Amino acid sequence: MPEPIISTVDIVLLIIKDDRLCVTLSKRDKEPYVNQEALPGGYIHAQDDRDCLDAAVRILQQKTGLLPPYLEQLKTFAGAARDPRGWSISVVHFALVDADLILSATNPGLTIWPVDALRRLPFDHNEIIATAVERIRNKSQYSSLPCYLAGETFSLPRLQKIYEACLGETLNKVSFRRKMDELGVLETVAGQTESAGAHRPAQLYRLKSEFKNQLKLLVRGL
Amino acid sequence: MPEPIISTVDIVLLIIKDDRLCVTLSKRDKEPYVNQEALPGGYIHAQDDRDCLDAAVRILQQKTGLLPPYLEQLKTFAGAARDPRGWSISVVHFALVDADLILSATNPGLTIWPVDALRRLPFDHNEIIATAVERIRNKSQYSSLPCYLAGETFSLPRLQKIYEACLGETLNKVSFRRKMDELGVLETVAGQTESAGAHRPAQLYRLKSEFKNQLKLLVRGL
DNA sequence: TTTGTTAGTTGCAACTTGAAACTAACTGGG
DNA sequence: CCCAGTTAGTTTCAAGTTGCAACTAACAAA
Repeated sequence: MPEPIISTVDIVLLIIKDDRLCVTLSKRDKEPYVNQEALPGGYIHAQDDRDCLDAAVRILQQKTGLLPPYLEQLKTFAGAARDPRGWSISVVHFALVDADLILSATNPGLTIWPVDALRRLPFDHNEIIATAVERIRNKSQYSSLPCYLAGETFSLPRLQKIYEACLGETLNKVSFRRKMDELGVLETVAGQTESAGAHRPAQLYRLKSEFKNQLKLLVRGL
Repeated sequence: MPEPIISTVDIVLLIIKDDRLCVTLSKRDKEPYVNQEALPGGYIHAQDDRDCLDAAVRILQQKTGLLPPYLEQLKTFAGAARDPRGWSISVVHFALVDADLILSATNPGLTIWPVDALRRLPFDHNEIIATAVERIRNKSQYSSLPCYLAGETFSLPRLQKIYEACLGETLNKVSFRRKMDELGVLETVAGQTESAGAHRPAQLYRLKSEFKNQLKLLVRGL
């Protein structure tokens, strides 16, 4: 028989800070775990559509003021052990955003932590973040996903650092550039370069507009 | 403010029949769409744990009598348009099983349809099945996933047909065998061969026991 | 024993990859 | 003004991977 259930949405908001993959946490304003830092989340409303993507956008807007350039459903977590109040269900999403957008926005109570040096968090949020990181790692191997962590324009050396932070390993410069060329999601920003010191400046790139909201995959397969 | 919600689980049960990827539907015993064929589904109970995997196992058992060798959460579908009764949420799973298990089980009211020639189904079930097929296709490119469609023992030519049905394209025989070797999830069944006519019989293989419940990935990456 | 059919292997040319060594473009100090 | 230091970007090439064609292997049936 059906039992009515309180359903929530949580969001793993990921950014790159100091060349490391980081998660953004917000201070809880309600019990349980009030004032502790946890994944931003909230209740699902009956008007939320698009498989809870609407709810995720609304909650992210509320808690961070951001409209992320990339948002994807991650997995639904449910069970009796995850919340001290009893059985619960949460449709978890992950969002990618340029770190500068967070730092420049007015974000009281938001904090940023490297995903590989996280302390014990409330609920099953450590497990959720681990799942999100696994997904990012996986997709970073063969898609343009990490581009959404890079902001409007960026150099290839910077993008390579971002890929490396996502994958947790260093990449070959030549191979990386070949693959990016093959993916075909980038275009040069005419005449623009990134000068940052006493050395050759780097060419700036941006995502082609047709890929602004769509991942490009590059699968080698069997 | 929280609103209590009726939550369900639906299951996309996939098999290979006549070298084609097929979905198993069951006749609905309740309104709406009573007596129409749709994905097997049911309500989530408060004792269901493991992120609704328990619910999926229970419902699959009820509707098909099967305990599938592979079961994975696919995606959560939610919104106002998917059910005539109003806003609803469903945590959808997909299961892979050897076709023989379905045909041999006593399964009143179960029917099997090729995923690429499906008529209009109730709710958003066409969209759900399309999402499942996309996921299978994706994972078949670089993992041992299709092995779960093959039963206990199988020949490499048969497994190749299964991969081809999942991917929707033919594969090179030598490359396929090299990749399977590289994946390392198979072992020969000593002395056993599959004879099926006037020709050389094929060596039989099975999944190594350590991979019975775990996908092996083979990613070439950037 | 020959023929047809499917299983499984070998050889090879074309392509992909990764490391090292190269050239390019800038700043700042002598 | 030029040289050293630093990072950007390209070239070269050897090693590895892939996909096709042609091969050999094992069976049944005629």
